[in-house]
Amino acid sequence: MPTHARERLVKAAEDLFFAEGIRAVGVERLLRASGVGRASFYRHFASKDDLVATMLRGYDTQLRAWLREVITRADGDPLAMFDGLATRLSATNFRGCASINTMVELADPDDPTRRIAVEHKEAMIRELRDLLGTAPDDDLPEQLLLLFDGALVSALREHSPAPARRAKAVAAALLASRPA
Amino acid sequence: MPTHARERLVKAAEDLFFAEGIRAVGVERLLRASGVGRASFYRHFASKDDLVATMLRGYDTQLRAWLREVITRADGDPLAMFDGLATRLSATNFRGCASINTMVELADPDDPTRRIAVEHKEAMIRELRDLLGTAPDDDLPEQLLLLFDGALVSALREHSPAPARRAKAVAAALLASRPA
DNA sequence: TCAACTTGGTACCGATCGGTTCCGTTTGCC
DNA sequence: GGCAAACGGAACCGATCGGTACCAAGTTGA
Repeated sequence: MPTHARERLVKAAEDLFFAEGIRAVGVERLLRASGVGRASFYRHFASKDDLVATMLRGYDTQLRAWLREVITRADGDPLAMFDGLATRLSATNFRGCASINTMVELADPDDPTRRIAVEHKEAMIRELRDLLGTAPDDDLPEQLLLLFDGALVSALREHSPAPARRAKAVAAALLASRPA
Repeated sequence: MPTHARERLVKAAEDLFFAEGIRAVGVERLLRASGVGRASFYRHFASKDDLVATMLRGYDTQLRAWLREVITRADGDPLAMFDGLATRLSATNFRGCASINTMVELADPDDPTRRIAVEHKEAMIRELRDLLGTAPDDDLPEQLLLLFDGALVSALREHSPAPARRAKAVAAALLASRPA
């Protein structure tokens, strides 16, 4: 596979959009970073927005698989997600959450790209509910994701894994307060 | 007030930047929304970024006063901040947190405007520590702000005050788990 | 070897970006 | 009433935005 312009574009999109934001990165930057010609870009993607959507779908797939893996490996202990989060926050290129960033950057609620970001979070909640076997009327998955998102946003400011530790401590108190 | 171009610009900035994002709103939009002439804009502000910074400083002042007021009125009960948050989330024009949104949109850690957004959150933590009389080595203020930010981000997706209720329940479990 | 296809490079498009300059009018103050 | 300051409107600047068209070089399988 010598060329594969499409994959290189997606990779550059993941790096640049995540690092600097969607609106901050122009098509020109993507082309230079990926080494792809301008024409090839529009042969593979209908628009810049199409590339953003593709990147977000990949983010959704990867993060949901990560969540499943980290909780399953801990025999269903939801606290494990915060240990795994600490690792993610320690990445040198950490820049928050692609889904949250997109919801902030694309304000229009009807924007189909924003909708992908919203649906990712909803899917994460469903994933948690499934993994933990939570009752349908139990808010635990929403509360855990609230802690998860809170830690992500805090880390965006602190640039350290400390928020994951804090969120875990809060989650532990929450779980301990619930009837066995 | 027939003139007062500066105040009208700040007001328009609060509305538009908050509703659609900093990068999404051009100077032209600000001029039309405020009725201010282009030249007057640059008589009062050195740049668009200067207006953003001014708007953020106002947001910081307002939100810190709000936090003080809502907790003081509840005789120092930190849970009151989540009741107040529910009201804020119910605003029809709610679009998250100006500070978080700025940190997402302006990625460069050395950007002075981004720094204002970061310092706002740090000031909120100090405010909480002061209001609650928390010990310096106690993470409670950071944990409460993590819940606060988590609720703000969740509401950005749900467009309902429910996240504030959820964050309050988690905060109650956290406070109950602490030694009296 | 030769055709079918994909590639990167470049010139170009209209639109919009943030910012500067000039001009004529309106405003508040004495 | 007069004067200086503050004002709104518009023309204009270079740069960049997302997107299109065309071209030459390189890759592929038969």
